[in-house]
Amino acid sequence: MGPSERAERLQAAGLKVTGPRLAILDAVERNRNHPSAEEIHQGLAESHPSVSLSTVYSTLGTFVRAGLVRKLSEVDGRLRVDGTKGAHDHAICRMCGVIFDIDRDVAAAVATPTELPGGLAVLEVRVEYDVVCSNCRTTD
Amino acid sequence: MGPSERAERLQAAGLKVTGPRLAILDAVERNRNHPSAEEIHQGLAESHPSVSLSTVYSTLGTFVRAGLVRKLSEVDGRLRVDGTKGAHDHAICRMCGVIFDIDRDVAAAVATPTELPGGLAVLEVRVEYDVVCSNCRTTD
DNA sequence: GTGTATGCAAACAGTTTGCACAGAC
DNA sequence: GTCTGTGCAAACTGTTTGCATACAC
Repeated sequence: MGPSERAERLQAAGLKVTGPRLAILDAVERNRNHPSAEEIHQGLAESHPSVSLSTVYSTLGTFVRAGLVRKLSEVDGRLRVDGTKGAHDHAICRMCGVIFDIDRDVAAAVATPTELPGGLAVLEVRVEYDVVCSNCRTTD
Repeated sequence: MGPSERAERLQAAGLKVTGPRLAILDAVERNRNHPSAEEIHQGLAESHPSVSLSTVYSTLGTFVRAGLVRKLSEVDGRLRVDGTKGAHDHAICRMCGVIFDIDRDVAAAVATPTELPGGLAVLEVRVEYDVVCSNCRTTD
């Protein structure tokens, strides 16, 4: 994905195109490991050392609101972000905390109702798997 | 549920029976609203004013480790706890943040695999629904 | 009597906020 | 030129930790 394409996507979302925003969007989409704000900030340290952590936070908030990235609330309570497009679920290793993407078709037959008892209108269904990954199982 | 029954359950879990533990277990199981540590602490303010917030935290950790209560990681990043027995899922209202219990049988056909691609051994499957509750929908 | 649980206060981590400056449009 | 985005520092919230005392067993 070229940088100009990213700029267009920012504009399409009604956002101003700035250096920090391009860099953060790039970092989020390139990092498949559901990075935290701190991890994104550190990842930018060499290429864009002047981008501050608070800019990372506010920009991530902007991106989430604009629908450019997904916010994960799982595990350790830290803000974690997912730049992967398309519906998929997450498996979290209870030992090491690593988060794996799980293709929903592969794993579970999840019926996605549009309404739940009590008049709850369903916007989205999230499925999370608590797992032990192969690495943690063997090094047990 | 009588207090002596709670004491027995603590003993069965290998835990010492103390006043704070009985009070906190009572508060968690009586409060159907997935209380946070702070909410539990405030709920104890009249009946057990001497129980400190750090005791609530450490006791909740003990209970979670002993399997007496479930820990929820959803929403606002705060520790939230669920004393309801039996497998069930959660719906979180995106507007007001209230968490609803959802009987799994009612809502979704979730196949629960014991293993996922990549050698992930599944311990537990959690389903979360992002919803808008009827209250927030009408007062829109 | 021994060992764990408790309470208090201080430390800590992650996130948010206020404000002055810089940059996109 | 205007209005929003940015960087810095300080504030804030929720949680954890260290240590001396109290209590369950």
